[in-house]
Amino acid sequence: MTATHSQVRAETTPRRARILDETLRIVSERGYHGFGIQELAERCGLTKPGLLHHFGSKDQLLITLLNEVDAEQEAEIAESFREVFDRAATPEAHREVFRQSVRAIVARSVDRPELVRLRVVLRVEAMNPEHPAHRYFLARGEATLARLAHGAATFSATPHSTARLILATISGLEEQWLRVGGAFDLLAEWDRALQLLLP
Amino acid sequence: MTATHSQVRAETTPRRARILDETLRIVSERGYHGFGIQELAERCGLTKPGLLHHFGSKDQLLITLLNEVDAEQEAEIAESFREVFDRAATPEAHREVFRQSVRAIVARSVDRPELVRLRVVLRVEAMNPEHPAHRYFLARGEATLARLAHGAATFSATPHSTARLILATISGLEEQWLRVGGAFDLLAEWDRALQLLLP
Amino acid sequence: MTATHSQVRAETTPRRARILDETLRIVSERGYHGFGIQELAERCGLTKPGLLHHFGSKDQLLITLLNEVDAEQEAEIAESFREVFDRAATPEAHREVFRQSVRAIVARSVDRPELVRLRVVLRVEAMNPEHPAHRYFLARGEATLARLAHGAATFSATPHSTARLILATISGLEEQWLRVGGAFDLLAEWDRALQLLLP
Amino acid sequence: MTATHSQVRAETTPRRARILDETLRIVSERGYHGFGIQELAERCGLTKPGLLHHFGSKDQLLITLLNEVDAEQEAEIAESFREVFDRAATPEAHREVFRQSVRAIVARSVDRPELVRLRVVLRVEAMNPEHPAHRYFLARGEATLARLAHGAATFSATPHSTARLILATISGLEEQWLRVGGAFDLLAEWDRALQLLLP
DNA sequence: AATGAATGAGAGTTCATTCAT
DNA sequence: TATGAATGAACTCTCATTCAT
Repeated sequence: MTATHSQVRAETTPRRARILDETLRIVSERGYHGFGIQELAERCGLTKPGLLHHFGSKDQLLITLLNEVDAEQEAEIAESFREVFDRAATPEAHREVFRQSVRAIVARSVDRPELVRLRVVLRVEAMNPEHPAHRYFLARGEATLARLAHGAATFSATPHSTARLILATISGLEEQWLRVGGAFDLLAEWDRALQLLLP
Repeated sequence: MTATHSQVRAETTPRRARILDETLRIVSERGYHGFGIQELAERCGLTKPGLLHHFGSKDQLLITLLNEVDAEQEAEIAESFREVFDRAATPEAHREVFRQSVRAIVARSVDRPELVRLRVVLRVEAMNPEHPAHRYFLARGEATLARLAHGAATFSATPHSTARLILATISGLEEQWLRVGGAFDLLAEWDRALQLLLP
Repeated sequence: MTATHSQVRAETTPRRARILDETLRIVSERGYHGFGIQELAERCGLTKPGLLHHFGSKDQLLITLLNEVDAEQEAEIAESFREVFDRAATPEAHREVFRQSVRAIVARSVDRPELVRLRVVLRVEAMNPEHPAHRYFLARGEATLARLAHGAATFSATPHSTARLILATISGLEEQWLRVGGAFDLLAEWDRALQLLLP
Repeated sequence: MTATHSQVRAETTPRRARILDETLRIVSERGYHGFGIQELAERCGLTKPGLLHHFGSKDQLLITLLNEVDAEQEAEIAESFREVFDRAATPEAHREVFRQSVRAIVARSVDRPELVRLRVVLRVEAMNPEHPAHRYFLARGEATLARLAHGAATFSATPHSTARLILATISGLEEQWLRVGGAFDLLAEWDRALQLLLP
């Protein structure tokens, strides 16, 4: 994966990309309620109306960002996840593939701490039903859980519970990892966890 | 544990207690940046300056709340934790006591979803270094980790990592549990997790 | 009626009275959509939030003004109207009393051009259903019409139509009178009109 | 009078006509200060600069609309007014012709409530000297008054006053008629008024 | 212990308009 | 003929806080 100058999807005008980039940064640092479009606009080198010209409103800017990030990341992951699965035959093979896939997710996080932070920060902030990203994360959480449960169905007697546990542990570790500024080896800890959760 | 009329410590005037109570509620719903002292004051039946008279500033109100919650809860847990430990002799006994203690923490959460929500919401929001509770949660996280690692030292070869993993899983499960509005049995899931994490 | 320093009701704090006074002035000049609370605040010698502190919102300010003006004026008129009526016995007497009462209304207008202008400007602007004073003027218009029709019931075969015609002529004359800056004698024109409308 | 697809003059490009049509609608609903060219542009299916390209500015758009409406309507009325007059000989005939002409004006209004609304709304809004249509309505008001006074000169001892009274009553009735959404028979009321005003 | 009054700063959003394309 | 981009100014309103009472 070659590092591009932009964290987010490139199929937009450079101005839009720049704005989305700065938005990703500032939202992941301070949350949706923690920043103003004034400051964001300044960081992008334009005025408030100039910024809103591209996205209409602060809310729209946020969900646009979320969708762009998804389009880049989620799809990518989901693909590699499903492809590999179809080649596995036995439950043991399935379990191994599952383990590798879920490890890949975390490995990817290590390379993109800002995306991790965006997700962690917004996911919690959006627990408030009035938050503009509330529905997004509710839907996304369910979808992710369902996909993981589906992947675990062949080798786990309680796939739903297994999926939930794995998701919980990943997000818990990621949160800790962010809080201490990456002071421990996230991937190593997750490997250790996997040995326990998927023996 | 006798149920009191207030979620928070009772050693204050009723007015203060009422304010702290409403603050707990509103902060756990919307985070620190997501609410205004205007609305909080209205919920408490007084005016903005009337409210600030008691706590000086919004920041001070928050850290006071945090300390009160700690004083009530944290101490309580820490006590029961330490007491039991001193009576265990062998590593196996330690592990069992450890397991029970850590289970008690989660059991307590089930009874107090609002406190859980307060912790989860603020812990993530406070990852921003400029957040008024940033230092609080940094220190608290380290302390909790250290205490758990200490408890696991007798039976685990990697007590620090074990503690981190347990903490991560608990917080991850709690977050999911809150997001879906308590739609699954948190304690049951945690029991299942414990069997894997501390076999 | 002695002229006071304020056009509006005096049962408020001087600050409030001052604000309502300036609001009356600016609204009657430019309508509700034609001014900003910024400029209004400056005219009152305070800041925007300082102004809103007293009335909550621009909408509330307007309807408060309307109610205050009503309380001062409407009631007053209505009283003198009803009193006189009870003393009239025959239809001819009724008609005469009616003529005098309706003349008094116009006479009052001559003394208070700003109130007239306020009413004329807002009444038309508020024809838009989304205008904050829409319901106010709809209700007021019906009430005034009903009251006049009631007053004309004893001597007119078509009291409703008579009332409508009188109201229309008054408001039409007032509007002309305002447009030309009081360049003709409103009361004289109205007297002439009365001779035709109520021979 | 054949019904055309457009309320306003047809000697322009269809785009211009469409814009003027929507402008007539939106201005008559909300007044000049009450609408934005943003929304107007959307209603016309083009962008803000696209709209301003045709008229230069919001002010220019308004006065253009006013002139187009005049060109279509005013002239038309004025013609029929003057023609008929020249054929009347005696004062009695004059009075009758005058009565019919002025009745025709109101009859025309009944067929075009939107034009009535435009006139009523703007005429009042434009009482403010800084309003872009201020001078237009000042001039127009005087011209209309003069024309009517001229028409009444042969049979009325106070033609100016008679003209003013008729104008006032018409505009007052029209305003009421608009406010209640055409809930009464405007022409019938005006016939009744005419019997009183021009016996 | 609590209030009403007021503030400077900033919130997000809309305003009419300009300019290069 | 129309657009996308951008702007300065203004919009209503909320922010946490201060101060005299």
